[in-house]
Amino acid sequence: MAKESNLDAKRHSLSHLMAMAVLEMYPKTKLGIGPTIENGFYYDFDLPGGNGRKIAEEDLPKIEKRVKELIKSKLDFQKKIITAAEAKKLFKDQSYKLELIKELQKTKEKISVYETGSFVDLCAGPHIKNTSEIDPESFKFTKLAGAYWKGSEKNKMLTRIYGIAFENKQQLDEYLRILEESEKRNHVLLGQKLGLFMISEEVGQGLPLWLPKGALLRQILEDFIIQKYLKNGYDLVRTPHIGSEKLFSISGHLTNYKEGMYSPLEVEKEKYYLKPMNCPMHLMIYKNSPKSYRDLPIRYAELGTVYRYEKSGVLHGLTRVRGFTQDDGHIICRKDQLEEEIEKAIKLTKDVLETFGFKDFRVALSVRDPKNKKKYLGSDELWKESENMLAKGIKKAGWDFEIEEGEAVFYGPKMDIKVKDSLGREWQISTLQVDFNLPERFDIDFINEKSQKERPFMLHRALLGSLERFIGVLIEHYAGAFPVWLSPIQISIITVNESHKNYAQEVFSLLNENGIRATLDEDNQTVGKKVREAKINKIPYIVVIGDKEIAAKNINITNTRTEKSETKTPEEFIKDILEEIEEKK
RNA sequence: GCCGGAGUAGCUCAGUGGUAGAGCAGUGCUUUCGUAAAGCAAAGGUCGUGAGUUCAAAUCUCACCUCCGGCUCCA
Repeated sequence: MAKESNLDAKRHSLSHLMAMAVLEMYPKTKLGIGPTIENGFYYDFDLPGGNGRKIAEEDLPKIEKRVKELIKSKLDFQKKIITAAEAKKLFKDQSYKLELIKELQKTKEKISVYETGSFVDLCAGPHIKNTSEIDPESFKFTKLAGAYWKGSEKNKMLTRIYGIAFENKQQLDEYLRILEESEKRNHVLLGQKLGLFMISEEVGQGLPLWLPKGALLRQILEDFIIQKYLKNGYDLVRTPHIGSEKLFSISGHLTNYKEGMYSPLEVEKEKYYLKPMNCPMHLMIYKNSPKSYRDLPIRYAELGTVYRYEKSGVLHGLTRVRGFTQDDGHIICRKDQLEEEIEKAIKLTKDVLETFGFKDFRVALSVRDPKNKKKYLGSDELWKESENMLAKGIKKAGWDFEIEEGEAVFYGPKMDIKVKDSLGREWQISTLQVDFNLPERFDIDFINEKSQKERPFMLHRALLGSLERFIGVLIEHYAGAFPVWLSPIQISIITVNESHKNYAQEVFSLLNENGIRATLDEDNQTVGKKVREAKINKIPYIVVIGDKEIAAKNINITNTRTEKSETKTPEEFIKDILEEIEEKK
C-alpha cells in the first residue's frame, strides 16, 4: 500500500507528530505551519518566552525519540470538517492558527482539522491513515533555523525544525550519503585546501581574493570564454569600475536599484558609484558614434567587474559575493535580427556549458504576470513576440523549459538556465534577457534603410554568470579534481632521489616549453610522500623519475583519476596531454 | 538585516577560573628512499576585538566583528 505517492502524506504527517511532541515538551508553544518540502518537511514554532527556554540542536534527538514512540503507538489521523466558529474556539490559544482561520474564512474555503491522539491541527491534508504506515527509522530531524512568520521580514521570527523523511532507512541513508558527499565538495573548504582563493576579514565580506592557483584557473577560464566570444562575432570592450551619478540616473539604477548599490564616492562635488551592472557603460559605447542598420547586430562583451551591496547574511564563499566579474554581453540589433540573435546566444550558451560536462539543464522562461500588466514596460505585442522568440530559441537548442508567470523583470522577458552538477544539485548559471527599457532611456538609435532614426532592440546575456560563482560551482562539480585543461597544475614531477634531479629538470623544461603546467617536486622526501602531496592537491598526472627512467630515457606516468600507470617517452606524453587539453576532456 | 551555532598556531582540533597544548604544514639536521605520511630537533599564540567581574579570565558578563546553518532579499 505504501507507495511513493504516499511519501508526501508521510512527511506531512511526520510534521504533525513533530508538533505534537514539541507541544508535549513545551506546552505553551504556539504553532506556525508545517508543510512538506523537497526531501522532507518542517514545522515553525513560537516557543514560550520569559523563562528563556529554547530548543537547542541537542534537543532534536529527544524530540525525534518521542516521535518514534508516537509512531509505534499506532495513532490514527482523523479528518474533520468544522465551522469557522468551532475552529476559532478550538484554536483560541493559537494566535497563528487564528490568523490562518480568518484567511480561510475570506476565501470561503472549507476548514478541516486532523486529529492525531490528543493533538489537533488545522490542516487541509492529506495525511496517512495511521502512524503504523511510517517506518520509524526512515526520518531524521536535521536542523534548527529561524524563519519569519509567513516569510515576511516584518513579522516575528519563529523557530523552524527541519526534518527529512523517506520510505525506508536505506533511502534515508542514501540521502545522508549525498549530503556527506556534498560537504566533501564544499567549494569554500576545497578552495582553501587547494589554495585557490581566500576571503579576508580585513579586505571585507564577500570580496574574495584569488591565490596563485585560483588566479591561474580563472585566467584559463577567461581566455576560454574570450576566445568563444571572438569566434562568435562579439567585440570586446572595457569599462571602468565607477561611474558618475549622471550615468546611473539615466539608466534608472538610482531609482530602481539603489538598495543594491554601494554608497557613492564624492569627488569634486560629483558623486561616483561603483557600477552594479555594465549595461549603462556599454550603451555609452554604442552611442559614441552614429550607427547604420548595416552595423547591426553589435555584440559587446566584457568581463566586467561589478559591485553590489548584498545583505551580510546571504554572503557565501564564491557563490554569493559583493564584488564579482560577469561575463557580460549586450547585443544590440534590429527587430528582424532579434530572433536569430536569441537563437545564437542560446546556442553559444549551450556550447559553453557542455564544455564543462554539464548535461542536465533546467530552463525557465520568465514571462509577465498576465494579471498585472501595468507593472511592466512595453506593449503587449512586444512581450508576446519576444516571449515567443525566446521559447523558439530554447526549443531549437533541444531543451525543455518551464514558463514562470510573473517572474519576468519589469523591462522584459528572460530565460534562466540552471545546470545540474555531478551530484545532481542545481545551480543558476546563465541568463538571457530582452530589454525594452535601456534603449529608451539612453535614447539609442540607428539609421535605417529609409534614412530614418530607429530604436534598436537590446539583449543582455551572461553565459558563465559570474566567474566567481561559476568557479565555485566548478569546484563542487568536479570535487576539486579539474580536467587537465583547467587544472592550475597539470603534472607533478617526482624524483626518487637526488641523483635524478638533472633528468627531472630536463623533463620539466620540456613540458614547460610546450606550455604544460608542471611542478618539479625534488624535495628530500619519500616517493610515497610526494605522491600523496600530488594526490591531495588533485593534480591529474604524476610523473615519477628514477634510475629506470633515466636508463630508458622515458618517464613513468600515473593518471591520478584512473590510478593507471604507464611508461612513455616525454615526447609521446607531451603529444597525448596536449591532445587531451585541446579536447577539453 | 533577522533567528540559532561557532571563533584557541598557517590547517584540523584539545583545553570550564590558577604558567596556553597536540597532530599536520613550515624551518634546520639526519636519511637517498619506486607510487597516499621516513626520523630527530628547534620554532611557531594579543586564545576574533573591546570593555567589565575577579587576587587571577581562553574559561564568567556585555557590546561589536567575522564565519557556519537557515529566513528574507537577489529590478
